Amino acid sequence: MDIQHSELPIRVVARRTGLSQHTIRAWERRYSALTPSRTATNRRLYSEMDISRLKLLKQAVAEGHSIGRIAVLKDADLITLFEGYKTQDAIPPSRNPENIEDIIEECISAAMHLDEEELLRHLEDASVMLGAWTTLTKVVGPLLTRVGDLWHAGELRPAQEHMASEVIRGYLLKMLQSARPSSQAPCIVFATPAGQRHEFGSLMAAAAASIEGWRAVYLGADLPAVEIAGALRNVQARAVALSIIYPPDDPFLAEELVALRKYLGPEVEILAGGSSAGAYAPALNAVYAVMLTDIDALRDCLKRMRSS
Amino acid sequence: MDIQHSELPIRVVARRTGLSQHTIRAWERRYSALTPSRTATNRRLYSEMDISRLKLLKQAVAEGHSIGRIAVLKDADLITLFEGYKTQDAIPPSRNPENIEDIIEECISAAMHLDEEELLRHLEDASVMLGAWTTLTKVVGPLLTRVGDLWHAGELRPAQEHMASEVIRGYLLKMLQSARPSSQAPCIVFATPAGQRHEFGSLMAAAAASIEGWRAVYLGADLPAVEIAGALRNVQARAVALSIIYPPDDPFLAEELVALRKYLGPEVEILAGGSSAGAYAPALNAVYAVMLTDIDALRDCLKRMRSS
DNA sequence: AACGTTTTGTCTCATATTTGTCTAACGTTT
DNA sequence: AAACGTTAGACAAATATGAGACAAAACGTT
Repeated sequence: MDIQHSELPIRVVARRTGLSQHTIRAWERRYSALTPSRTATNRRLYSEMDISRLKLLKQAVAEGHSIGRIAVLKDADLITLFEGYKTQDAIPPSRNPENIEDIIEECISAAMHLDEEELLRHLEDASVMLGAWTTLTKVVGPLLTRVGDLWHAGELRPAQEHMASEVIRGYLLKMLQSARPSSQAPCIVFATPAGQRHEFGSLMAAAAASIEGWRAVYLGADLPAVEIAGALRNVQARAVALSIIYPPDDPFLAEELVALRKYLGPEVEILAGGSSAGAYAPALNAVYAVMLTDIDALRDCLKRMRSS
Repeated sequence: MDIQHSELPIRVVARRTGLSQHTIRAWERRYSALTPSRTATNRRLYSEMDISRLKLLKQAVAEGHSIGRIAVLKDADLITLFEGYKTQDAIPPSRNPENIEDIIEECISAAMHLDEEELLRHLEDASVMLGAWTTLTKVVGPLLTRVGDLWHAGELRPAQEHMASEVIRGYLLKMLQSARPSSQAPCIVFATPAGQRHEFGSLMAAAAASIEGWRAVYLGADLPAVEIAGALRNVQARAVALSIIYPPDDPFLAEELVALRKYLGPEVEILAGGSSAGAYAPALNAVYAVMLTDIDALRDCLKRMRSS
């Protein structure tokens, strides 16, 4: 097994460990926490083992150990800090998919094998290689679509679809929760109106907004207008984004929209996206909602709102 | 056993014991209650034993003993202080129950304010202070119950309940996904049978298993028996844990269980937990399922299976 | 009851260490 | 040229330390 292949630059390591490059270098410089190999031109190259060591160190620090004391410990000793379980883990095999299509196929393949770990790793690798935004729009979105298609076609078993959904949901929630909006970041609420149950569009949009530096409050699915409006007041949000997936002919949705606008007043922007949003264009126009065709439109809209 | 490694700074000790740093230092200075080791730069380093001694002292003080008198006692003598009082209850009170109540209330308050960040912070603080297992069983579980109660009582708006659920779900998924099971860790599948929709019990159980060092495959809710069985074969799991929350009189569930046992063969353990599991006791017995009353029972069961 | 004394948790202050982050100047890669 | 990585050094925030002070409570004596 060639471990050589999986030697990674510091940028990747920072993404995958959640530590800053500064911190990683400081730990090396000050405590000799690890000694990555170097290229001929003196750049650091980290192995998978280095990465898992850094993750261990990070976890130990999170539990209150001081980095200066534990940096000298061997991996095995670090593991014993966490009460003994979790023995050495094998180096995950890492293939390197060339393009985005391949990444998605790798993810599908991981889902087929019910391998949560591998699926998650592909997603994280993607966000290293492509950045958060591209991963979200070009990988996670298409992946969800593809999973749905395969499921409907019967090529993906329900168990596989469920498991993939949960991993992706976890990935998106982590994205959302690890965002650190600055205190004066504008706030936007994401919700799905009453009667609407498909949450992923909304969750992806929320992740997108948090990438864009907004404070995104994600409320999930199936909420009546009163509730959404109450939440907006509560967090003093400047906008609300609704996800409208199906059905295209919900008679109550128009009423809900009117109610929402009434509760919110004219100041707050209502954004609407999702595959069925188009079907409600008249109702949306009636409440001065902005229709978003895709997630890039959301980004533009957020940028515009922010600069105004 | 090199416990010397797991020596913690005073900040952590203060959080875990609930004593202030001032107090801890005063007890050392005035009564030599304990003598933590020091770093080369004179900072205190406390061992786990020191921490439990401090907890004992705190408990003794809470029961009316004066610190100046008991500080000189050895740990063993401290324990005997409580034996006259309540033989059974001697240890549990040291786990500062009022503290945990407070944490939960803080979480509820964060949910009320729709402050995702704060809620997550409290959960993460808790897992530092209490460890993963205690956080799961004593904080997350009760918190979910409490959120449900408040919601039913109308004291928590649906939006607040939704948001809290999503944050907790993210926390649990992260717990699940950041676990690093060793390659030879046994595997267990978590699922909720067809017709059952409440997922949190199952998700918590999965998190618990991953804390215990198992490879936990979480499939989510509402899966038919064929699917669950297929997944088990796919990942070569040794056991499956089903969450049965409601309703207590689903006529199809018994059939599902029989089908599941048929698909799985006799080798695989079927575990069943959840508030309504008791209602299906006959059906569960018929398929040789193990009934788990709570999450501690799950832990015991996992340990037993692992050692066999 | 009134009083001094002791006990005990808390607080402040000056000082020192630890640690994450940042900058500047320079080299490498694309 | 722009993006990325490197070292060295600087900086600030968080964290600890010891000494001392203070006040409330507990206790003992009158």
